[in-house]
Amino acid sequence: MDRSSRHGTLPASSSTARVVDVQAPVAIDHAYTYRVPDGMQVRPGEVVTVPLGSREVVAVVWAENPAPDPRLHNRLKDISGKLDVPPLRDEIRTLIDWVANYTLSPRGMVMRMSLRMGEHLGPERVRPGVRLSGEPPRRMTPARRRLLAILSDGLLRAKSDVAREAGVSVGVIDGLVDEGTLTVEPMPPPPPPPPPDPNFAVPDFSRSQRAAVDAMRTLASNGTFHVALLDGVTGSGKTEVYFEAVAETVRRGKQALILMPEIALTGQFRDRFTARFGERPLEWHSELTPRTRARNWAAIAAGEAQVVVGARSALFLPYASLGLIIVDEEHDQAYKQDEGVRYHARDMAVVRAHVAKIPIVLASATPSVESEVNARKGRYQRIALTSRFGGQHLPQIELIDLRREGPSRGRFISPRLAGEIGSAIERREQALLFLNRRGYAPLTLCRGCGHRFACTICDAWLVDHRFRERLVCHHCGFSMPRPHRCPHCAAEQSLVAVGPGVERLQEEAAALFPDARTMVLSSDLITSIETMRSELNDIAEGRVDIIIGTQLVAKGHHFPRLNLVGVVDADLGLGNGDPRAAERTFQLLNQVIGRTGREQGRGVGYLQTHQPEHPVMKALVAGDREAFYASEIAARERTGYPPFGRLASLIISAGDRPSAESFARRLAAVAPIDERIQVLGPAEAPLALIKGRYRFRLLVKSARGVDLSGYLRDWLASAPKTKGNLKLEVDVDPQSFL
DNA sequence: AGCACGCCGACT
DNA sequence: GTCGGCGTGCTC
Repeated sequence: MDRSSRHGTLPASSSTARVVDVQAPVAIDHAYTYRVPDGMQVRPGEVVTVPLGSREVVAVVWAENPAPDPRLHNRLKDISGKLDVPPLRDEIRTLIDWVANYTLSPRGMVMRMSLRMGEHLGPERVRPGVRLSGEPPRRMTPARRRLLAILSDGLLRAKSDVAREAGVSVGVIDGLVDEGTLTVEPMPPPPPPPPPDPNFAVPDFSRSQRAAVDAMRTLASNGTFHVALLDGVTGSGKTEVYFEAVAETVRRGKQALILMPEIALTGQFRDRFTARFGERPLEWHSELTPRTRARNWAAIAAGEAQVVVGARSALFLPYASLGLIIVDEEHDQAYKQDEGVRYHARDMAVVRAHVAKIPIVLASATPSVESEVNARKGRYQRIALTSRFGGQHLPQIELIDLRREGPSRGRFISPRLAGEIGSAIERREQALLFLNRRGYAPLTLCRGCGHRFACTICDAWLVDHRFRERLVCHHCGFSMPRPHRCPHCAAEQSLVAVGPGVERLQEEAAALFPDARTMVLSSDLITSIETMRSELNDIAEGRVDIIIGTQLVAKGHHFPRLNLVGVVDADLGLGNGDPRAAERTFQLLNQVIGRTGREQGRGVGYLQTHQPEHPVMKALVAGDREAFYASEIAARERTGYPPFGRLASLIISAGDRPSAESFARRLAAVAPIDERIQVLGPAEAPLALIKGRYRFRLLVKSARGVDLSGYLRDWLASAPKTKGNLKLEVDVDPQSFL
């Protein structure tokens, strides 16, 4: 029985026991070796539990190991058990290896994203059900009467459902069970939701959509690696067009994944999906309950989920037979994960499609410069939708030159914009005021002594949030009650709000239009995806006249009654030295203005700006996308920025400035020499102090086609070790330069 | 990532 | 005297 394998000292046992490499989901980037107990069948990809240090973790068998390191011979532990889930396929293990290598993240941390199934795998909890089975009770009460009326057909119903439906507590049910009137039986497990029906409601496509629809169906039915850029102006019916690729994939019995920026996973999308396919898609995002998460994970791994709609993390799920990936709003920066494993979900989606040999569709009205260049060079197939569905016109855009026709001091809505909003409301149309700034005012200052309220642990002003009655740091979350006197000179009534935020705009709009109903949409006022769904519904049904929103409103929502957008500060975000500033501003303003004129009338956008000559403003007014891309692409090519060169950033941070700076210098000093690569810096990061940490940055710039990850790996291998609270973070292909 | 182990400051 | 802070190193 006991073949002394547990002690591992007899040569016979250690040489005959089968041994495999197992990757644990921790910050380790190589597999550990474990023995396979007698009678256990495992192969690479199998999900197992293993002892690791003092705990048990879920891990994945990565490879056979015919020749384990002899130095480990008496330290090997046994695999504890196998999980009853399908093994991770070669496809996803290859993806995990690829992403770990590319982002310089420990492989275990990448793999962990695939194993996010929570602790609730196991069998479904049985719900108790009740059914009418005996004589009526001796004493009848109104509560009992309501309950029995519902159960009078003798069918089995979930206990909690009946109680809710009858408006009684479960105590009433228990009482009747004790009397023998009702019996308790386990509910049979709920049937899995029916799959989406690819033929449920195929829309009548317009002539201009037809070619794109055909291209979608063709690429989905070819089923080989192929990248298409679905380039369609807002309102052109992009979603319905790519649904045809999804439908074709479902017909072929394969799974389709639709990636979206998290915040765009709205009820509106769900409704459109249901209208097309008759069923809801399976969802994957950060707000799933643990139970739903586990259930959805299992359905995806078993291939029961045919269509998955998810935020970026859905890319790493272990699909049983993925046949298509759609990346909606592919230009959106929310696809970049900026902590932990720093990856760009759009780019890694292309990698996954390549590994899995399947088609991928990148969809956007304002493609990223990277994708645009790929389409121009023919690396991606461009599928264009150039006109709005249903003959709607694209919005007309006008500039309001704040230098000549700006509002009075302390006001932010120019007279011309106010006039236009007034007429829109009279016509019973909605207006949207867009300002990408949360809170009431970005700065509070004392008129007496000039004191400015700043965060003590970040390089930032405290933002006045009047709904919450607090001053808040947007970088670390620090907040304090709004003071009523200056802490520096003790003057009363001397504090003034400087600059606008959405809350202040609402105040101004309410003063200008006292009868209008206003609503602020801002991420800090939204507690969950569900509350946002209901607020968007209020807007769609016309219970709001003026919407005041941050960039939240730009993302994929459909406002049927909106015909006017006023961009309060179109220049915001242009002047911060970020190489992508122009691209972002162009995309954001285009998207926001694209919310208008979707159903009736012609949308109009007003851009309040101090720089009417800026190429972004000129391109927007002229409706000349080409001009924008042409100038931006030329600028990137000239400066060697992506996609014509590659970037990585190394952020060094520490609790004190000198140690961060000296480490950064020592790191730069040991950078390997390579004539294709430039190391710039160290320089103080644009936000030099965040959460009490001082930050320095090195920027690595290379030619296109250089193995930047390999270069960085070699460099870091020879770098001084980080000690104490000093931290070095590597970001390959950074999107943000803060 | 977790977790244990270790070495220095204030308290049931 | 110990509780506990986090800095350091390891997990087959």
